[in-house]
Amino acid sequence: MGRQPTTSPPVEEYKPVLEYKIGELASLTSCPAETIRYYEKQGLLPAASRNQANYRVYQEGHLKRLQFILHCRALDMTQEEIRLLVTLQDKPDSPCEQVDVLLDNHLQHVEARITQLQHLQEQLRLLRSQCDNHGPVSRCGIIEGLERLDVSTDDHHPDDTCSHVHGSHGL
Amino acid sequence: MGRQPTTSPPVEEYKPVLEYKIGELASLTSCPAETIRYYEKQGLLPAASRNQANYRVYQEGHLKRLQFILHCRALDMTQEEIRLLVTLQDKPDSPCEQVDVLLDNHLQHVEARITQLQHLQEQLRLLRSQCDNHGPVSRCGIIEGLERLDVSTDDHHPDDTCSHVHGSHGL
DNA sequence: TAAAAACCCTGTAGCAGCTACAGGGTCAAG
DNA sequence: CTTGACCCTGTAGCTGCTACAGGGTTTTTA
Repeated sequence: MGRQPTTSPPVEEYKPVLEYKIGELASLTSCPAETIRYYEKQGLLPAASRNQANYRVYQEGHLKRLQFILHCRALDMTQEEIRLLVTLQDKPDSPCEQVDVLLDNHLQHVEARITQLQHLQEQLRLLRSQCDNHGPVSRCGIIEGLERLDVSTDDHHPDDTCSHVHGSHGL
Repeated sequence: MGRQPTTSPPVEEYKPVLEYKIGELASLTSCPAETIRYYEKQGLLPAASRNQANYRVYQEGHLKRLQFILHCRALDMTQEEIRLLVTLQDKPDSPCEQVDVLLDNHLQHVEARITQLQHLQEQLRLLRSQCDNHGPVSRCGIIEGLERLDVSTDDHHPDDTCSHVHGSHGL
């Protein structure tokens, strides 16, 4: 990469500003370049400056911010939640109460989703036990069960205000 | 509804074919009419016949099929999975092995998602404990934690072939 | 009997959180 | 001086709906 001499580094690098092109940032973070651009467009990542070829140029601050975002995503936060967090991060003097509230809410979402999925799991296991795998579909207890099923969702389907946590699909 | 006389029903109703308009089906199933049309377009629900006003006309079979679909959705199955199930349902003589396999796979998806969410839950709780809610953001352990976080996703992020179960957001 | 409300139709756009092009420009190596 | 690896913008696609817009029909009400 670059034109760094393999021997005898400069006597004094008086400005070791690390800069990355988008592909470098991508491989440093394992986040696809397209997603990085997408985060910029969504306002999660501040817009990078450009070099004369109109390529995005990133510094350490962008790297840290991107890692922050990826950590939040790994914890399943929405872009909305992340947006609030990075805004707060940029206002170091504001009280951290909002951060705490956000985290508490998010934890509740996750807990609600776990409960709901456990309920599904139970129902699916019950349904699964209705078939012994040896007959035709016409005598399959699973199909029959799906026709008659009484899904008691109400106690486990959290209402809109309470959960934004995904179903069982997608990563 | 209709012009049914309140007294003295017809001596012999020799064809009590129950038919529904989309709105009736919708309220019978608590499934919005738009979603019913959508399922038809996706091929989950067979296309209804039409009356002279071009309104969809549904019979009992449609009602049952729709309930089947809704039960599957309540169990968090994808349209892809449901499509397979209804196809099999329409072939009563085929072996039910595919049904069983589908259900086993789906159960695995759900289990994998539960495990992953429990892992998230733990991390979120740990993170939450880093802040006592009394200082400015600059001393907030949560923000700090999100900057440094090492999310050990690998053991809990099921790979693409294994899970299609959603994150913690959305219903 | 006519006007108003309630229902139905098709088609399109939007939601989240990306991913995957198409159709270009830039740059370093052989 | 051409090849290939990068970069750019912009748009369309994914899932499972939901919400219109802009029409037509039917039912109810005055």
